[in-house]
Amino acid sequence: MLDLAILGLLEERELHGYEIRRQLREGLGLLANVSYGSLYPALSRLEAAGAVEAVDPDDVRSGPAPVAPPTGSLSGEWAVLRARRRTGGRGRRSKKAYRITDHGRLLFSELLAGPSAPDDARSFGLRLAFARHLAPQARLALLERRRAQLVQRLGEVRAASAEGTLDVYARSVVDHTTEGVERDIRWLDRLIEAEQPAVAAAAAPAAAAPAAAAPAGTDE
Amino acid sequence: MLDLAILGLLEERELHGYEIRRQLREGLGLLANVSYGSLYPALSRLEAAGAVEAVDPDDVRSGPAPVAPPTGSLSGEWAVLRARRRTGGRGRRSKKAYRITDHGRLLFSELLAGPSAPDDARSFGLRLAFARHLAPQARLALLERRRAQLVQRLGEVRAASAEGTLDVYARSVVDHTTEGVERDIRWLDRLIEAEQPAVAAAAAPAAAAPAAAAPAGTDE
DNA sequence: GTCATCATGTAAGCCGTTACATGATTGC
DNA sequence: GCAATCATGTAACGGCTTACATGATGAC
Repeated sequence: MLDLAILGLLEERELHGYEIRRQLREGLGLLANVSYGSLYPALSRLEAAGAVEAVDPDDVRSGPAPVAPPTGSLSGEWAVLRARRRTGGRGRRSKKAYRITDHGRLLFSELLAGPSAPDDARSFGLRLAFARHLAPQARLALLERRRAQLVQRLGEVRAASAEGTLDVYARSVVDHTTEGVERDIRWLDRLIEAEQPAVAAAAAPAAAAPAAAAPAGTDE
Repeated sequence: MLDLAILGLLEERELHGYEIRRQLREGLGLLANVSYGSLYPALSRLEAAGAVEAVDPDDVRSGPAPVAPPTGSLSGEWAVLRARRRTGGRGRRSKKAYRITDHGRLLFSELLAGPSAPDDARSFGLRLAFARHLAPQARLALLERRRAQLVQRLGEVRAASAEGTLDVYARSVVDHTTEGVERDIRWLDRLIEAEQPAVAAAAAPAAAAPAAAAPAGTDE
């Protein structure tokens, strides 16, 4: 889930770890409080997997990959890093910005479209926040999958509510939860409805489009 | 959190692991999907800590603790268990019911009153569901602590919303989240208001109580 | 020169999961 | 007897947290 968030943010622009955390806590409220203890290892993992690459934060927008060839040895990499810092006299920060790679973009779209934990609202919220990177049908599928989950959950929580042996407090919790789920479903219904034009446009690309829908093309 | 849920359920009545899971998934919708892989170890831990004790599920309501003295050896315990199963001819199930102990009740109230993860809605929901076991002031404190958290979160998410650089989908997520938090705060306000009589009654026990409040006494 | 902040990282641990293994009870 | 369900457990692992350690930069 963190990987998804990181890649999503890096789709926008290059960032270093510290800023990624800022974006996460301030940009969208979701996934606030990600700790460095999970963020930096995640970045390392993604870099090792070739999904992101470190770029020099000072001359951003240089060539595709001016990095030194990997030595394979950890201490070697360390030395390279320290050397790079020292080179250039001054101006070098300790910052280490990351840029997403083509492979990273592929990974991102897989994560975005892939199955989410059935339980987690955050996971869905995150995907939806990046939904502009999805094709219209995939977006619709995401929304409807979530809706189905919520409907099922509503059934369960309603059954619980019917049990009857709850005191005031437990009842209040159950009722509030139920209403929350219903509210979420209504929200999804609105979103699903709003998707219809885009899906229709994608289905009939040659037909005369009434221009009511935003272009929402193939998205990259 | 699991410990809290288990102890809370065992405050009601003796249960074995399998049924605890049922209660969790059906009773209150919260904490559904707890897996056995965490449930049984949790029960073992609680038993080792003396918070719960195993009772014979067939003759429930026997003496306080008719268990055999512990041998200290694991395989020994195993043998005892198997022997117990075999004894009595038939009727012995493989079930292993648990009963909460005095120490367990103490632990429960500590967990219930203690600090919760600042983030987690589930943690709060669980506590509130068991709030009848709290003294009126503690209950109020729980509600107001949660309210303060939500107010803070609302501020953060509002700030995020004001940023402005969000596309339709991210915006929808942020707005929906914001409304959800506002809704939660209103809910808490209602609950807090509903607590006033009980707190007043607890504060002035000798005064003429107008009987509008439920007894909600010192609760054990 | 020192303090706050920015910035990166490691280590240990918590809390839960999935997958697996096993056995008892009940209905047919 | 055999299958479905009830019931208990173990092993391996995943993801994230807290706490700690370190260093660079900029303001005063």
